[in-house]
Amino acid sequence: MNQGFGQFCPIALASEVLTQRWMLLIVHQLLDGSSRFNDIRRGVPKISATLLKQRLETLEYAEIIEKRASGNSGVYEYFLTPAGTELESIIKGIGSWGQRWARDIQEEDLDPGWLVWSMRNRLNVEEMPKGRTIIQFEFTDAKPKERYFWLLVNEKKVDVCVKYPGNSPDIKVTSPVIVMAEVWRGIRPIRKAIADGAIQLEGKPSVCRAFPNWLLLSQLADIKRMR
Amino acid sequence: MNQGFGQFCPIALASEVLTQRWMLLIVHQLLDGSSRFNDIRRGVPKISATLLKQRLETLEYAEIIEKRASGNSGVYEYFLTPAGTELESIIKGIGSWGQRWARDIQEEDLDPGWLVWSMRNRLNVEEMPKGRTIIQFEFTDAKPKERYFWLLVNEKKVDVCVKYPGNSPDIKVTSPVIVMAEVWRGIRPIRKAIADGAIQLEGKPSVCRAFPNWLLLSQLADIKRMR
DNA sequence: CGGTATCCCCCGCGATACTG
DNA sequence: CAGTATCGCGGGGGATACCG
Repeated sequence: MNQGFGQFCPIALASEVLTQRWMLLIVHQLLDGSSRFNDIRRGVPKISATLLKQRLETLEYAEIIEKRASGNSGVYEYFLTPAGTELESIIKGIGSWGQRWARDIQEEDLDPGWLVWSMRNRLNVEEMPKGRTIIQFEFTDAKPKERYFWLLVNEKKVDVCVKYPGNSPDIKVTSPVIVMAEVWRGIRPIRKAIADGAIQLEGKPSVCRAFPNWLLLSQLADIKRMR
Repeated sequence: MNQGFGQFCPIALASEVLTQRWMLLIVHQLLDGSSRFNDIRRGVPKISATLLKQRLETLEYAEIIEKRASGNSGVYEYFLTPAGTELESIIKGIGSWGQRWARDIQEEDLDPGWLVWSMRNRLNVEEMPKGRTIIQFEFTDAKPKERYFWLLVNEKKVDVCVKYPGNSPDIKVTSPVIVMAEVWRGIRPIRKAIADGAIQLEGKPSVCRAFPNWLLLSQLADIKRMR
């Protein structure tokens, strides 16, 4: 059932693969630089491992990605083929369209883990202090297990922690998820949210002043929302 | 289940609507100028009426299309909103990608009715004789009910007939479906197919000579296939 | 022409547990 | 880390018949 639209229109043939559930999000992760199974998964946290594997196989069969052994320890990586790379403009187009016209964010979309993982790739490490910096996020309205996250920046490399990393943060950022989500999407200016008290910062004044410059926000944040 | 990917990434939000089964094909028909229910359906023949109505409602709710009464006799038309119009570049992109990289055509994709309906919109009426012209297609390997089609061109307007229109055709075009499909997609040059005998023409020599210029082929026919 | 109304099957997908 | 294995359900959607 899922396969085939009974016509040979190129849009239909492409849709067979591309419009399968989760497919665009997976390709997006690959375009964004993820290549390992669990990295892809962290960018698409609500997919099950089983289904992700299935989708990757479908993409491989469609020659959109290639699986390669990385080292010899059973570690694999997935890379886009030329056909896959050519999906970039389409995915970007859909992202832009979504930013402009898609429905508003609802409660059930607010996954704080995904938010923090997205920030990981868009941290302005050049502007950050040399040596190690720890940013703590506290989402006041999240479930206990999704309440705290830490971004560890070290030598321009960024890691996400879901457990207290053992060293006290340089800055603590506290807000409801929706506020950081809207900031991330470019709908809400971060400095205003801080001034409002919607986002609370705790740390050395110099660090708190610098913090808004550390977040580069979503790549789509500059695109004007139309609805 | 079908709704929601549990994240507020604009790609995910857009996907909720756009990657539903049939959705891109429906929007494509609207972009192509269809506005009435049964016209859309002829461009997406394998969808059921029930499902098409559901999809149109979803598109309306997402503010991608608008339904308007046409006249007052229970005739309705569907039009793209600005949000819908902005999908054009995405759909075109997917079409181009499909032409370049999607899988090859299989038996089950070969719907002759869809092929003829597609030709209707891409007939070079400027190059055709004044007055009425009737083109008959015979697909030698099609089921009895899908064996014959006629394109009636009159004063630069084109109609599709599935029954003998009562007047003898100016030209009869006979071939297997796959041959016309490949010609339509730009994979196979029409003049070569005629010279080979894969397509057989019957009619006045002057009409047979002119015929290859009448078909404009798919809009994507010029895009180079890569696999 | 432009839909409704049902009926029902099947399989996509989520959930959970387990493994080399 | 990168998957497998299994199970069960929900509902998407195909088929068919009917309607104003």
